[in-house]
Amino acid sequence: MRINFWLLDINYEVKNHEPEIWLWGIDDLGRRILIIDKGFKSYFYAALENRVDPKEVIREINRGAFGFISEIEVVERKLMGKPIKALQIYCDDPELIPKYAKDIERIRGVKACFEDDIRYSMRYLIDMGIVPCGWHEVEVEKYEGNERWKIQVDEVYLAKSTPVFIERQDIPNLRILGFSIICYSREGTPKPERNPVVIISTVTNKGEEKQFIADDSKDDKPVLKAFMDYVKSFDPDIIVGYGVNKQDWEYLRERCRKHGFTLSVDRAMSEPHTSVYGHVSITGRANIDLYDFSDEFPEVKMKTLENLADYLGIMKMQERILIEDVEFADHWDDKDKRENLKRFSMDNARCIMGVTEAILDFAIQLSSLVGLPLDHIGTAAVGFRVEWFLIKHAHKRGELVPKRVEKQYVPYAGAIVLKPKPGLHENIAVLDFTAMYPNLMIRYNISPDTYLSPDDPMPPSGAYTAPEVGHKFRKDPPGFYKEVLSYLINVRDRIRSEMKKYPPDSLEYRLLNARQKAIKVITNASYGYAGWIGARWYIKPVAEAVTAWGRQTILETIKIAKEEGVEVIYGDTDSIFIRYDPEKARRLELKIYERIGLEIKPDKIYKRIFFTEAKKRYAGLLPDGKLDIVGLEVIRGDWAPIAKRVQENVLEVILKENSPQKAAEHVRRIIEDLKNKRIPYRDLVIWKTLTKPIEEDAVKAAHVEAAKMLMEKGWKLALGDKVGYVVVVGPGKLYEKAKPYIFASYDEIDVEYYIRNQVIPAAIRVLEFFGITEEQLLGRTSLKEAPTPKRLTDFF
DNA sequence: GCCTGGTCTCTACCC
DNA sequence: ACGGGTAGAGACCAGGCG
Repeated sequence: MRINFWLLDINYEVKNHEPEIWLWGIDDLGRRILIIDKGFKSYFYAALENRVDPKEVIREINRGAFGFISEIEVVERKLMGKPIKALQIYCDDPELIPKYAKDIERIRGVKACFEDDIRYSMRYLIDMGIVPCGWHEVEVEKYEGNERWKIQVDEVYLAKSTPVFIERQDIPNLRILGFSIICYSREGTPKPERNPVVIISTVTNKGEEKQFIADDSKDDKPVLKAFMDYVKSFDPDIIVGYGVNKQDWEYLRERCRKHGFTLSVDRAMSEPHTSVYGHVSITGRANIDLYDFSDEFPEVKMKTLENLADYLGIMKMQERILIEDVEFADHWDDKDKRENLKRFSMDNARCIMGVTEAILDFAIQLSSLVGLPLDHIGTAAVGFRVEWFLIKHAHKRGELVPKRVEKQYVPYAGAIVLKPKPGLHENIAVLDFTAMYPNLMIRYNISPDTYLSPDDPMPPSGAYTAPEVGHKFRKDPPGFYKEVLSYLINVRDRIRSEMKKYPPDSLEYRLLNARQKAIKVITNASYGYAGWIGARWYIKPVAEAVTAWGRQTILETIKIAKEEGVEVIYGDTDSIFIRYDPEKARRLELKIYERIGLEIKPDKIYKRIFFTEAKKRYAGLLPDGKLDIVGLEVIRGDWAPIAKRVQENVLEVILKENSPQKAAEHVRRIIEDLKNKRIPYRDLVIWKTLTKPIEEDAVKAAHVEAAKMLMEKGWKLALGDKVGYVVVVGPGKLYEKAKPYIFASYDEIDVEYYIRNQVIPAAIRVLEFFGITEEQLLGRTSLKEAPTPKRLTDFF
């Protein structure tokens, strides 16, 4: 019988050296199914030396101890664009491949082995053209194996044909379960060997909310059991949480083990287990950790669930009762406060479902575009997402996947940033090259397989030579990157015009929008990938040539602007900020396109914009009255909120009302409030990331000292965690005055520090350009005696 | 012993 | 575990100062 199914999850098993692919999916009728495919044979390549008789090598292999090699074929492939003869060696047991490859590499006549490091399940997806989160058609028969009983699906099938991808955009009606846990600990970070899980809150996308709560004894055995039963009965396709890959799943698993049973929440009677890229795999379902997608929202500095939910408009901070980790135990022990804790936990689960709605479409599209299963796609770093996308395409064009080899890091020159003209400017437009680096790669055919090393002969069709660095790239045929990037850019353009046919709130629009976003992410990451030392296709001259052509492009652009009589105020990498004159700008765009062959387009237009003397820091007023603040303290996560707020207000008053006096008065008021301790405590907390193992720092730093204090009290901190501290009164260096904010009290606060090192620097950064002095902000000098602006005399 | 200026370290940003 | 370019705070250190 033939069925259609949407692929949710994939895993494989090897029994007695016989592999089975398990495809977990949802069919046309909405039934949850498992399709077992026993027909796929894995393989790897042995690239041969020139002038070697393949038969000789095959004979040698056959003489060796490679019992599970079933077939060897002589094939023509390419390696970095160069034709190569290779043996395609099929192996019954995929798990023996790495070992076989290592041994065969030692045989004379074999240059190197390739693709022995591709996992069996990925090999299957790529070779069969199967797409995670995509629809497929397959011939099947019912499977009657005796392990059938322990698999929680509506039907188990045996594949009688290769599944074939079908172009179909719809997504089945998925069951999604979100959950959030609260653990009880009085000794810092909860540890599963001693601290119970007192609350588990769940929400489904069908609107059902539940809580599993321990009684006063805090025994979590019934909590865990009830949660497991509930998961089984709801039978979700997708399970979501926040931070679950690194915390919750392991915690739950350990608690269950402690009670003498296994955490069973999957569709095949196995425990959740950590797998590739650190994702936790729950067989038959897609486990998604929303935290893995928090990087998609760079505006959110502190990647907490409540911040993300607030930013996305799911649940505003004001609507929430926020309870810190340190307070959990106190809240639990107090019967009245416990209600708040329950509410807090429930809200967490609701936020999780809200965030899921915001990112799931994107995750699904990214998964199907890249080819990594839905539960891997989030945990895979950007470089690996690009790489899997490339691997998929390499297979299509007969290009062998290079091995990952360790290379030496040698830095290279990047982009050009212009010095801004400081001060206020009116009516400034930003012209941006669209996808500059990807388009340069297309334009000059920059790619690992088109690169001509200095001793390569010049091909008949000629080569492009990069400015400054002199790297050469053959003009023909189109390179790997050019092909892939042209495809991505074309598809995205098509999708974006298709989107116009639908209303923005329609299902179709949402889907297409998520698709084009996924394409954009991969396209934009391609240059970074090319320059990444860990990339399989890393060739330094490729990345170096891209930036060299980028520099030439922007310099040429500035030259053309000058010729056209357009004043350039600033520019960074692929943009120029110009005094706006619609006609001149239009002419400029055309001329740039004619001369350079790349498209530049107006992006933002500022009614007014302010630059300091520093690069990468400015603030502009947009036509809709919104402020666009770039690089300044306002948008940095490592300044006290009070300083950020003051600076934001200063910028707003300056840009909207052009009144330095008024801005300064506000700063003075805030300083007064600080002195009188009228500023909320939370606005004084400074957050910084731990980027090195504690004790390894070359210099003492405030946040590291605060981290040490936290750890002494039992709080576990990992690399990449943010530490919140306040500065308290006392002698010595700053790092001697820093204290974790959860341990300090308001009366200890060093108000003077916040005035001198937070509020004033943030405010004066802007106000000094308008003749305001520190003395004036401190109230020592009257605001009326405004001296001439120090820095601007040169320009006005 | 203390101030000063220069350098280094660390973090977070821009594109 | 995607790139380089950049700002700014604070730690650290050498040299000058008598």
